[in-house]
Amino acid sequence: MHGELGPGEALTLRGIGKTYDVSMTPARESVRRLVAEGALFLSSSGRVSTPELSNERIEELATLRAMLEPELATRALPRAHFALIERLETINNGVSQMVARHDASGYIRMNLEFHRTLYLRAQAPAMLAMTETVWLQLGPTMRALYGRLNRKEPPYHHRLILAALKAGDEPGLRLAVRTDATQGLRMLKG
Amino acid sequence: MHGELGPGEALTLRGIGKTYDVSMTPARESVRRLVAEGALFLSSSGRVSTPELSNERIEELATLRAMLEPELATRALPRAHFALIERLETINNGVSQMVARHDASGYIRMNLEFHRTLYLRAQAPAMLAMTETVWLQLGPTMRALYGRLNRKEPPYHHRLILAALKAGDEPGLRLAVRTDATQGLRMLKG
DNA sequence: ATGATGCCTTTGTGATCACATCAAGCGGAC
DNA sequence: GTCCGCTTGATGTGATCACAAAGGCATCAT
Repeated sequence: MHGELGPGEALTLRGIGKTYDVSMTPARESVRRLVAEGALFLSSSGRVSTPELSNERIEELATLRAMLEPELATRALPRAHFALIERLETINNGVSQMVARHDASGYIRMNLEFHRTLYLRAQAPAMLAMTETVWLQLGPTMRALYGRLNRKEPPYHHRLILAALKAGDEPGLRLAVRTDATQGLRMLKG
Repeated sequence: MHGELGPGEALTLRGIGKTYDVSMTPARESVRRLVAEGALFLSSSGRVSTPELSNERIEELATLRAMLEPELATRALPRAHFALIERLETINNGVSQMVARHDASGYIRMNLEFHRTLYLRAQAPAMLAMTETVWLQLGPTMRALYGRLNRKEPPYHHRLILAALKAGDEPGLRLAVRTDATQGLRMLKG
């Protein structure tokens, strides 16, 4: 999810087991779970690797983010008090730090933590789980994206989200969230 | 998914293995996958059972269906030629038969096949997979629902969907799909 | 130099086992 | 009669093993 692995990287059960000092059995269970969630690709011969997403697949996942995340933000809006907004601003500073030190994986992690912190207020665990599944599928691809364009600007859309939260502006919030979720992926196409 | 198991039914790895004549290992992998997809509930002690969904959870899943399925239908609409509509009508007759013979599980199966056949035309595998994950989570609950109210009328909203498909009416299609997906679940609340 | 072919290492699969833990049922005490 | 505690059977977990298949590499022929 955090882009620690790039697209198309191969994994072996014995290798995973050795990394985490367990036997093949728990490694297999974890891998099968991640395959079920679409986070890993299982070849016909049983080999596992991180997925290499086609442009069509990326577009689909971007659409899913564009559908799910504004809904979560809307549900979180009436519960977003000052303490939460303050926490989001703190996380947002963390995002800026990661941008400054060119830490792609850290950037993704902080960026998703920003979104998750907001969405947790929506009190919608099934919807949040589904959203995180999408993030999981996009992890390796997002690494490739943010590694390619080494952005220097701090997150602009996050400020729009925070402003809309403070103003209680639901349409503005939905638009800001939707744009933030899809802007990066759009650059990956083509 | 098809409601062959009711909510809260317990399963054991050894029992599953015996049923399908395999050892515990494949049974465990399957169970873990279904748990990852939310189709089965894993207690803190490791026991597995079908989930008993709270009203809040049902509302969430209904909202997810209401967001995902109209989008899939919209994407399928331009590709929905006569042969597809004919096939949908055939499936719809099957739904009516299941209603007539009071076969709850068969009704759910045919109903979902109707939707899946349409959505396959959307050429959106990730979105369809996510939708089927929602169906999977709702399976046992839908059994309880359709078992409770023994409906006699054939599927009304399906006819609306077919009419909208024939007319190329996108707004009508979206509304019909959304209504069909959420109508049953709404009765379960309270 | 390039392509095919054969072997060998690596890898996933399913089964089985020992062990810790949990749940339910039985029995006894008040 | 009811409630508590213990015991026993059942269950999940993680490890290991035998096996089959797949992939990679070296060798050889053209």
